[in-house]
Amino acid sequence: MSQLPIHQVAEQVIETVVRDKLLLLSAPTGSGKSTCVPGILLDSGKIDGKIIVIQPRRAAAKFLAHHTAFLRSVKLGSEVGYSIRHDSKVNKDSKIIFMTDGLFLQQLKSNPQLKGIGAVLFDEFHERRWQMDLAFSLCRKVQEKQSHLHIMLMSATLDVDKLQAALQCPLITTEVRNFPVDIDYLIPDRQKKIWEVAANSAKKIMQTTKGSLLIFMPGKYEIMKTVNELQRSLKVPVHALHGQLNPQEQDRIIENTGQQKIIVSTNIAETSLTIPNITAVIDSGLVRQNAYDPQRQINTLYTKSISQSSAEQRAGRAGRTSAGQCLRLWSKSEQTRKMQHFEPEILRCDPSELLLQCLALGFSDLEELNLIDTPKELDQAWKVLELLGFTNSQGSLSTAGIHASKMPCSPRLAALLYYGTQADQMDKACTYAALISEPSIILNRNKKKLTDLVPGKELDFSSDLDLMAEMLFIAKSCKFQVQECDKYSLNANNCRSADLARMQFLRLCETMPRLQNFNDMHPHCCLLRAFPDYLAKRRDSSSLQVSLGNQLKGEIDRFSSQKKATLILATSIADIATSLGAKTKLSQLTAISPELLDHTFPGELLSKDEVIWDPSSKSARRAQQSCFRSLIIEEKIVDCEPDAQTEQVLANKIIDGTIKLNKWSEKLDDWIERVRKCAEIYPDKGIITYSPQDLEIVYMEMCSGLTKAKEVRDMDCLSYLKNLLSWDEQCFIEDAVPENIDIGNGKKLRIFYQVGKEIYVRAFIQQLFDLKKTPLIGPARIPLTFEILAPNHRPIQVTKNLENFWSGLYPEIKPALARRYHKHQWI
DNA sequence: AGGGATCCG
Repeated sequence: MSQLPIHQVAEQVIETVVRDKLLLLSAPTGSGKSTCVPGILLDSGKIDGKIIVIQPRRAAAKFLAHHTAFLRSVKLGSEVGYSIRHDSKVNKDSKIIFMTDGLFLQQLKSNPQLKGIGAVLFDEFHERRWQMDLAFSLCRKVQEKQSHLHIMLMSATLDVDKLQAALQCPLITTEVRNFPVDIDYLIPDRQKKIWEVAANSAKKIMQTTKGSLLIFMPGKYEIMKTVNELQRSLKVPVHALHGQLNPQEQDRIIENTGQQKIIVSTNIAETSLTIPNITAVIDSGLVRQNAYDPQRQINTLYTKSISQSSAEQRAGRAGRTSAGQCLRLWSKSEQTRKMQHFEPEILRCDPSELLLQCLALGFSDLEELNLIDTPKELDQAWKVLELLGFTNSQGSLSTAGIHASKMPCSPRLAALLYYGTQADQMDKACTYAALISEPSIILNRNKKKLTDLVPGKELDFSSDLDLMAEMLFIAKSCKFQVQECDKYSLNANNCRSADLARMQFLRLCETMPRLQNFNDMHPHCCLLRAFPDYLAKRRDSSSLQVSLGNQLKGEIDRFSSQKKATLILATSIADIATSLGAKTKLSQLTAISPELLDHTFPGELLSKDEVIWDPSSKSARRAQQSCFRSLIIEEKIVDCEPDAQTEQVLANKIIDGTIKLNKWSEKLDDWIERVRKCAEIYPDKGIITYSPQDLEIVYMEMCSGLTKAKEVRDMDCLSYLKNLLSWDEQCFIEDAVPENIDIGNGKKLRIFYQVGKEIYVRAFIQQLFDLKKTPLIGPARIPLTFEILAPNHRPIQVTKNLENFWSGLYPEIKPALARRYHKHQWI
């Protein structure tokens, strides 16, 4: 391949980027954009200063630097270099520097005008990581003042339309694709699991395809299932590939042995890793992705459908070395419904780190930065910074915030480092921060409890982190040798990176000024200061259930060493979406005593004493609570004397239906309707209407002197209802809206009252023979409405005028009625 | 029963 596709547009790229200073370059994988464009720019001689190529991943930055140096026949670290965390190969004359986005952001803070830099190339910009978006916006700010800076946004799957619209800049596209890939769709049988479908298809594909097969699955679990299915029925070597494997293990799996194989992988093979000799891809169409819940400040891991551009990338993996095929486990119609691109990462993640960095850069209003996408709901991010003591009343960074913002980690871990340093707990704080920020140092956690891993069980650890710190020490003392680490179930690589982070944190903390004098008695205090809202209380001793503040619930890690503690601080909380709904999981646990909590946050451990409804005894009882902010730490429920509070609690339970009143009858409802009707007819009398507020007063009076539901249940409700009215009012009501009407010969009829309707009675015609005139009700002399029924209960007439009825309609219909109901008496 | 892959003087 002498002429890469990118070389065909080289002239155009140089011309455009020199003229417009900003260029979108959309070029497919394998076009050579990452390795060739920097050199093309350098060789043009039109860029004044270093060319920085920003990468989202360290491994990619390092690899591309190597490859670029090789292509240009220079020694790595001279003209071409790289700079990533813990590792760099550059000198002052380096012209092309590959760098990770995080590191570039850090350097921007000390070189805000980008002196000496002529071009910044953002690779894999489509991922829309917040670090890249922020760095890009800052570069644009630099361009406003200085004209020498050139910016390029590069990717295979740029959301071109949106970016071009937002940025108003030129776009260059190289359309070539390496080799054609045939795409088929298969709608999975609903009865079958996705791994069964994938494995069945794999068997067929392996009979025809020449090279290796790559299967995309969302996670480790599905990968394991797929591998099992395949190994049962195929002789071809099958490998699982995911990010938790060591780089060495990953390399061994990827390595081209010249032999056919099947690799079942997570999304890691979509962009991060390139596997040679893939001629077929099976795509489950699924990916696991985090979504941040700003209200609870918790990440949730979802299994989602991939985007169209993601599907295209995955399929493209089959066409790198020859023509290939791709089987998509979804329908063609679903393909058209899929979203074109994923939502930008900057909108999916916890924005508190972005906010902290913006504040450190002097932007308190994110609007000023003109970010392509600005995260919504920043209120919670402000609250996190406030919680950590990083902001002051003017909405800018406090001293603590300024120092914390320089730490290469999340705001919470920066708080851990800052407060740890201030409290003379630097060493422990750095170790904790390293263990929390880096991937788990423990290997194969599937079956073993954390306590069983560390030798010397007599040691009493009150924190998983202390236990892990001890294991990290063991790993270090055996120089991170894989075989030795294996014996302790330790991941040597992760131990090494945790140790590197630890040492970096130590170096940074040593230069941090001591400004505050905390007298923290224990290293766990600084954990509390960094994660005060991650404190949880066990709900019982037998289950893993815990309560967090703000009424949240969760479940602690069953492999934790801290399963006996009642008060627990978690330094990792995440929601896991399951088929049964989301579960909040707490891990990396530390036991916290109330004394330690009180010592760390003096005066915040408050006693509360209030009357509550106790469902188990069905009574109002007194809850004596000890609370830390919104978390109940201790709760004792005791019997109590009746008072105004018990009345209120019981009344509320009557209102919500928990306590049923046995003597609440139809008669009571009738009484209430009569009183309401009376209030309607005589509004100037000021009679109550038994509004919800009136009823609440009735209930409270009923509950006076009581605490138990069973005492309340059999209360004589009617007398309490009546007692809300004065004696005079009661007499007036009896007269104004009588319960019954006398219809002669000592017989009575019930009167029905309804607010907004006529007052009426319902009667058989025979009952009314003695009633010649319409009775008038109460002082207002309201005529009664009669619903007159035939013997068969069917209404004959509804009237307010009985006289008219007897003289008018009755004589007309009487003969017919008398014939039909001849056994009845007729007058 | 079930935890992706990343980054930071």
